[in-house]
Amino acid sequence: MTSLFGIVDCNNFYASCERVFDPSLEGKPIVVLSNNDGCIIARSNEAKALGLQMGQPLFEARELIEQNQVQVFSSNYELYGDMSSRVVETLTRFSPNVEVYSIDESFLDLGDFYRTDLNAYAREIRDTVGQWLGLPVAVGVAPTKTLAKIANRISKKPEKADGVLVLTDGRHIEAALRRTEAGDVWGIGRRYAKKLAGYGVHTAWDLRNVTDAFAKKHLTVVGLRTVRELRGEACIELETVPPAKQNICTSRSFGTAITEVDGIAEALTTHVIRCATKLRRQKSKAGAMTVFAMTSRFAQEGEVYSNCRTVTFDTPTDSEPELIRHALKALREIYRPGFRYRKTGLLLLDLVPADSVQLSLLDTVDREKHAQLMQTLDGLRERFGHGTVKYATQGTEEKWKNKQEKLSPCYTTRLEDLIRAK
DNA sequence: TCTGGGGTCCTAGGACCC
DNA sequence: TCTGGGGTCCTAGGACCC
Repeated sequence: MTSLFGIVDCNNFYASCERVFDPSLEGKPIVVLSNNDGCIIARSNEAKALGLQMGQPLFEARELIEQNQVQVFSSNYELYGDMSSRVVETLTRFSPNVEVYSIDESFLDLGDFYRTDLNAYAREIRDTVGQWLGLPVAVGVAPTKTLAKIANRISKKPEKADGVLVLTDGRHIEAALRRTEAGDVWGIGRRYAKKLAGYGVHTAWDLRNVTDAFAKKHLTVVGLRTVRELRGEACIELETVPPAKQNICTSRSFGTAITEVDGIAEALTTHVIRCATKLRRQKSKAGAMTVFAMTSRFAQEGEVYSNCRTVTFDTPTDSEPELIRHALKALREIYRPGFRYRKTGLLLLDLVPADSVQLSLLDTVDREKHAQLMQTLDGLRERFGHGTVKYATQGTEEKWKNKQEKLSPCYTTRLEDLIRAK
């Protein structure tokens, strides 16, 4: 049986989301900034054409932005997340099996659709999302996920630009691989691209034609899978149920530098709560935690400091009071006065299913009581919002908070932000 | 002065055991 | 000059993705 995959990818997703609710932005250059309004992380086509780069620091791009009246937005994940789930909802009408790959990309299993007019079907997907949500998408279809990604990529090229490409014919696949650089193949990053170039492997077609032994030696078994996928052999399956995460991490840069341990503790406490909430949502408990704090990577020599501490728990836990206590203790151990801290955060590790936790006889924590408290807090936050209930160590000033000076309204998730029609 | 955040998988090498 | 051999577990580091 031959496999067939579709990938649907929202073009310039964050920028396009901003545009949906403000049509006056149509045709104008837009950029969306990273968490701390630090870097450019999304650009409309017009912004790309101006030469604004992905990951470029805002201060570097300021002149170009002002000269061209580029519209600038802080990232609004509440809005993008909600728009993303609406896209996925729409896609489930086109295939019974959808894998949500990232906030703006989904794979579709089209295994049973070989007999239909695939081009027409792909166009219908594109047009439906466009009509229902106002978001431009590109659709690639091919026998493997890696080839589908290539089809998707080419479908967005200016000379094609209609956002649909089906690659099922061998000659079309060869032509597509010949015009794709090896470094643009899904799974081949900058390091591997450079390494491959040293061996004369420049295009996806070259890569398709290396021996298995070469692929395994230089790119590990992961790269070998990529090579096989380029040959049309499906090695990467559709994952319709996301596997439980093995680590959960929450960290943020501060809006301004912090020197005192208490200020860092306020931020860390808030991160612990976010992280523990994610943990409980996937019904896991953590057996260990790593806490870290650091100055800017770009600080002058002698002013750079970064440290972490890992704590192992006797009994895996998802309780906030317990996690906060451990986190703050670890923070005080790694804190060194005299540095300008820019970032703190934590990782929860050794995750196990919540219902499989072995209780220890020597346990001093009343786990039943903690579980009830967490359930109550989760319920309150769900109904009234994240900041409803706070711990004392979170403080009230939130001096560490991100800059988010250009935040757009949460059009789809907050009643008070609902768009108004005149 | 200003520089994102959150993940995965694989491999090599050391520690330890019999 | 020779200096056992093989297995397991853990960790750090390197690669990748969005």
